[in-house]
Amino acid sequence: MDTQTLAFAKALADETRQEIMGHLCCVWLSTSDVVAKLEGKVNQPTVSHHLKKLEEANLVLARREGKYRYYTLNQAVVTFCCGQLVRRFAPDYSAQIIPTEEIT
Amino acid sequence: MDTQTLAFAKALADETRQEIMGHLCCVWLSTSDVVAKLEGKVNQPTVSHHLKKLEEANLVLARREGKYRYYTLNQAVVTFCCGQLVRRFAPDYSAQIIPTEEIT
DNA sequence: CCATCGTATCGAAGTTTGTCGATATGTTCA
DNA sequence: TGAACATATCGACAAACTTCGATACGATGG
Repeated sequence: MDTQTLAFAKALADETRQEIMGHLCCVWLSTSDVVAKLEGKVNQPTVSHHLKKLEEANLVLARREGKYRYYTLNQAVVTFCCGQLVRRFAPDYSAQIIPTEEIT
Repeated sequence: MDTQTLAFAKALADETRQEIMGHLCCVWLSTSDVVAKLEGKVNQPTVSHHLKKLEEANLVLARREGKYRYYTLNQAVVTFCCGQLVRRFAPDYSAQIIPTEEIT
């Protein structure tokens, strides 16, 4: 059983987390930036909790800068896991969709 | 917020369900067939429960034949949802991976 | 060194979810 | 109609998860 795609799916299986992922797509945001983006939907400890889960699933990259901690979405892992899912659960479509070349 | 990809992720977020999906890939199996494939890992009511969840998430197709009910994995939905995920959460890779033509 | 600010962790409450045994529903066949 | 079989539903229980307030940790600047 592929443990990485299971972790990937579990990380995705929460609406707040998907919202956070959307905000972290293509940009680096600090924890408090994310809290602000969510506009009061959840509090800071909850955001930290979700960021930790995303980090454990390898779905975000993190970096410290002074007292801030910046996060961004790890698009390579998203791509890899989605590829795995298609190969396992949609092999009839796999050839149409997944490039044969390595993803860089 | 894309409600279908959230339902997709939630359906994937369980190991037993992923195992069932693997067994339903490319073949039609009855409920009891799936129970047998899982080799005592879970009981029949649990399998029925998971099949219902998969059906609600549109991840399986179902058909009745006599007293049996046959299920198979819906590869088109898997493909579509993975495509959505890549477009939303890996736009930098999206062009490399998702074909511009319609998926048939 | 101390106050401040951003972030992480802790403990608790409430909800959701997976699993089971028991049972109901539905289909076939004699 | 009734017995046998496949499947679905119900009720209960335990485990996992989300969320929160309170608090601890860590870095900065005076």
